[in-house]
Amino acid sequence: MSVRVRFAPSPTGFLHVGGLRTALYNYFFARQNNGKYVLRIEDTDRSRYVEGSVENLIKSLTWAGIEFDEGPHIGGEFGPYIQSERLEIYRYWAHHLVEIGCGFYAFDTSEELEQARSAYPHHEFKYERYKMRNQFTLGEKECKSLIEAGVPYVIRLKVPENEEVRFVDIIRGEIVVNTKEVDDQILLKSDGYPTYHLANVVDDHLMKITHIIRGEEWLPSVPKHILLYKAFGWEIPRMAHLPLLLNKDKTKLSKRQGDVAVEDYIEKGYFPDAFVNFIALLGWNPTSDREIYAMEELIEKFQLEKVNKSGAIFDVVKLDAINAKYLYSKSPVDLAPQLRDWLTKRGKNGGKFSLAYLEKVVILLRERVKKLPDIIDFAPYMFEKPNSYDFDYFIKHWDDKVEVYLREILNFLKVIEDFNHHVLHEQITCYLSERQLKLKDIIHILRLAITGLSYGAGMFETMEVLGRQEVVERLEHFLEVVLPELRTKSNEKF
RNA sequence: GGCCCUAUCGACUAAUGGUUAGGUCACCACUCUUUCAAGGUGGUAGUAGGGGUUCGAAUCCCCUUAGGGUCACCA
Repeated sequence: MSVRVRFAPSPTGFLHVGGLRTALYNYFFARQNNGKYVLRIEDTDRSRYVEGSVENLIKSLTWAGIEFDEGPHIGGEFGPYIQSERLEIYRYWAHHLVEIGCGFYAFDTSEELEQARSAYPHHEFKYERYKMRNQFTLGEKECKSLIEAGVPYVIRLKVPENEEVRFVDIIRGEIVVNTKEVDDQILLKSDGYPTYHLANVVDDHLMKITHIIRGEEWLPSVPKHILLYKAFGWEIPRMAHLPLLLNKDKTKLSKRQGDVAVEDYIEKGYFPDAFVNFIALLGWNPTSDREIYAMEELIEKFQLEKVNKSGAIFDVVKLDAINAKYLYSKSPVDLAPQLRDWLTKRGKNGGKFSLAYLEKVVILLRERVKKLPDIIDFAPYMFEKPNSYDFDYFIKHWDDKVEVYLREILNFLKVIEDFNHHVLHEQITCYLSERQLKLKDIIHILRLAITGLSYGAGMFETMEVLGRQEVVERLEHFLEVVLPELRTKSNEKF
């Protein structure tokens, strides 16, 4: 039988990074087995629905390079792929369950249930099938007339009294749970919508899903699903429950402790392939001697059985390190237009810089930052004249004699025949040695004059990329306007 | 609290009964150096604890401890 897997998010806003990993593992598994990958939207809770989130979800998934074979955006022979468009199907199967004696009608209101629950400490309440208002306590006739009178009802799963439900998880092995622990789960809500448990089982069966790969938070509800498959007489798909992604304190990854939406990471400037690489290695590893893998290789090497059982902490430091490696290995030619887009996105009018210039900027600064747009913050002087100057840096390196040298160097720069870093380095070093000086005697103030900062790429390389005219303008401005101000300020201070 | 899951350096992980317990990130030192990085070299650091089984246990079993998930007319 050919492999069919699905990713089934609910449209509550955005794609969670944990969701991305689940989507990724499903994708690896599908591709590797030449199977089909289905996107199904589980929107059976109308109150949590967020407008536009389906588009948002697909956008993030597409950014990550995940493609589907069937789904609401592309169709397929098992549609519709949005659960709210399949209500009749769930209603049919819910009622069928009652008919075959595995489900029952109940009329308790939310308030009544709430009250019953509050009488118990912790979560010890379990639905009392033979005490509350349902088809067993009311009788068939009363039950029927209530339904005909339009009284709202739900359909619950009739869980066997004392049976062992066992199943084999691909990652965790055999798991056994006694039905004593399983509640008479509501399957069809009073608004006519199914709960997750019903919709999920029905759809997985109807869509011929062979492998269910999802987060560990679903493990406790598997017995309910097994019971449903058995009641319907359906084949149970193979299951694999993935370990959770964790915060630093090892709790389930949550919004309070950092960004959990994939779009947050898109916005921060991580590369999709780097992000996918990082996420894929949280909970699984092809071999331990390498950590950079392209999508194709991840697909090829993925092994569901080798996925870890324990949760993995989402560590941004590691993500940054991986992204930095991608940044360094990507072609500057490809990166230049991306940098231009980031500049524009950050309000810097990227259009005014040539791609040739931006390419040089990338080469100059890529090994000093983690993410492409970080270049803008790290080296703002590559895109505009400095608007402030690091005073501490000035104090640390200023010497009155430097001004004379700087003026001479300025004149020198105006006429130097070849404005490239080799020549600049060589000639300036030569000039300095004639005066018994070292590079470090002037280079810091030169850096301050040109960049305003105490750090950055190699000074001569930076000057070459900025170009003669720009360098000369900055140096003149520094000597005529900025320097007097800095000296006054330092005199005041000491 | 019940049930279920889990447990290797700070983090991600490798080692599926026999290794001086390996790698990457982070950290530290040294080196390079015009700043900041990057690079190079080296280093600190781990099998939660206790019992078994075995010639031999990170690995198998049990207990303890710790952490997590879950217990909705949410998914």
